[in-house]
Amino acid sequence: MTTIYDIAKKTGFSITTVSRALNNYTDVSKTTKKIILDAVTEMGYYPNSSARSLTTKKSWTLGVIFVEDLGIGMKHPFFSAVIESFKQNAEAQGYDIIFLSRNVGGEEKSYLDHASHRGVDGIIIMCSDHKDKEVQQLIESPFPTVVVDLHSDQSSVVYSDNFRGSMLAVDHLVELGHRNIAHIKGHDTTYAGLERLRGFRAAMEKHSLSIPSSYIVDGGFFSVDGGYLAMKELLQLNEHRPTAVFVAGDNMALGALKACKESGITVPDDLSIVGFDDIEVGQHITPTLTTIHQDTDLIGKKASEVLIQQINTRSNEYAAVTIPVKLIVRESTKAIS
Amino acid sequence: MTTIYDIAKKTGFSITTVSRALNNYTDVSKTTKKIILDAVTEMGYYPNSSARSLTTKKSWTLGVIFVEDLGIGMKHPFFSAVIESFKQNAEAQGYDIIFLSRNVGGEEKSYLDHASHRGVDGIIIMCSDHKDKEVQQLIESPFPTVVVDLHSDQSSVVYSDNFRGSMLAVDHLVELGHRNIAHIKGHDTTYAGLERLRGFRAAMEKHSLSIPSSYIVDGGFFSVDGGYLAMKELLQLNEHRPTAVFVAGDNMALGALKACKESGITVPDDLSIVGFDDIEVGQHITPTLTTIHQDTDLIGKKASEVLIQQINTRSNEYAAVTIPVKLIVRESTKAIS
DNA sequence: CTGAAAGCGCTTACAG
DNA sequence: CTGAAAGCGCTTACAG
Repeated sequence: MTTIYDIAKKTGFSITTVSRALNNYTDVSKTTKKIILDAVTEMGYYPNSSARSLTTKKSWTLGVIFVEDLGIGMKHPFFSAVIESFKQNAEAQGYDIIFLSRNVGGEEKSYLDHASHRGVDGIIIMCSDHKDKEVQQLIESPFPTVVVDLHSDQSSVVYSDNFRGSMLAVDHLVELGHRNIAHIKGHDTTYAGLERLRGFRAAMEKHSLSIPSSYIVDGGFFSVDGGYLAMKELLQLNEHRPTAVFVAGDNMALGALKACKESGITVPDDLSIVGFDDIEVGQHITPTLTTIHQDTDLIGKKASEVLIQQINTRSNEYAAVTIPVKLIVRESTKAIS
Repeated sequence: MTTIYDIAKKTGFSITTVSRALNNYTDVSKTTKKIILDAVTEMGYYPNSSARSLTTKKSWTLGVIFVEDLGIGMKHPFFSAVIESFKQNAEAQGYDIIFLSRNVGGEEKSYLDHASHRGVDGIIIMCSDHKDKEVQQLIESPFPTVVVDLHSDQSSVVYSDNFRGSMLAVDHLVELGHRNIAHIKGHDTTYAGLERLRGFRAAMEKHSLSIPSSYIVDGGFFSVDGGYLAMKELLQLNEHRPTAVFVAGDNMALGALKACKESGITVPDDLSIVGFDDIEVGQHITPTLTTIHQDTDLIGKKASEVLIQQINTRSNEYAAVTIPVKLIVRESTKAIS
């Protein structure tokens, strides 16, 4: 491995000057700089990030927390899309991302341990459960953090306009003539679930529509199975079945669709369904899914901007960014006949 | 930030002894160890990974290369599933993963630059294009590497038994009475595409079935759109249309299904389709997709084992692990009538 | 069982 | 415009 000393020896300059040339200091003569840079290329020198981090206290590394309630981790379509965008933007700013976990080398560690050990410059938190203690601990720590899809007063936050998304969904359904609208909600410990439920209630009230208590069913943590089970429950309301269901997540909508299919209910002829997320699959299933689009690219981009900004300014001011959503009408909703 | 010096000062021992206690050296007295560990907990001390890496030349970091031919990165269902499993296993062994990219802070860098800069201990390469020069450069470098879904003589490799998968698919179709079987192949620069094609040809030959040249269509880089276009082409073979199509990837199969739907072809009544991968979506679409299951968990697990083994032994021997596949029969295939 | 000292590869005042 | 020196937080021979 070639070091800064090798370059110094080869070029005859001191390591101080080599370091300066490498870091684009202005007070290095053009000729010197060229000689050094040529040697760098020739010898295949790469600055050692550990040594640099040790002196500068900056790791150029961003921690990612992915709470895996569902055990699917990166397979989660929404979070993985956000992370991809976050990663691209962070990289463009020179940051690498590293996943923070609780299990390092078989030992139980906290996220804070892990983040401190690696000396990350900031952390993005993506998790559904806002009550997680470890996550809370991190938010309260001195690490700059940005939280996606969750609200906090002690951290910057970025999330979709969940409330408005629900309004859009209900408006669409009402426009199609539906009045008996049910809701499969996300779990109460999730911010997105809560907000979407709140939006649903507000929208129904706006249209002077009442909501029988049996019309709100818990679909859990946004999984296909959760949606399936919840829809089964709704389908048992024989006498007074809803004509439309607003499902708080596309994965759950997938499960709901499956339940309908099994019960011989045709969507959208017998029942209209609108989801939330706009995961890619929604375009490929039959019927294609009407849903609320979340702009994952923008969420990831904003999250990285907000976080890096916070790192650079070392400010204690937290940003709260709301990302607009939009309704995507496809085949799973239909005017009531 | 508390350091080893703070612990030393507080406990009255030297930093040498503190370091030893921290690293579970046996030659530290029980009492001493306890005193030190208690101080560690009390003061909230976390060893600094940069300092440690600098002295030990080991970063406990594994690089991940994700070539994004499709620009979807982590959203790729197959690779993201493999990576999730890889990550979990690597973490259990004490390694963190870091994504290697070509663009660091706006400057064009090679993967090798990035890997050298971060001093990763090993690298997992997941990319479809086996001709990529940068990837080739990495494989030839001294870094321990493991390659997924690609063959190389200069690196350990882990991949599904693609050849066998194609055999299973064709056998299944033949058993159902199909004789006119077409193939939507993956791009020729991809190892998986090539192997699956080879398996398809061998299987057809085994059954003494001929393959008209028009029956093999290039679906490109395993995207939904590529499959859609390829299927459109097959559907134009009016007179001599195949009764079944073996598609080299599930995403492409999704596109193929869409093309059929648009053209009024009912799957499986008019045409049987079998995919490859077993992505989760396949279970939720209509019809559900018959496919070849790839064991992404095992692929990721084996990849991490092979890589870590190579790191530990510093051997130059490369492992080649083939992961078994299996046929999953669902609704998209049917006996010919 | 414990400690003093050197060294890992860098950056950054300080001095000239 | 350039260099000598100190220091970042660890680990590891070496010595006792």
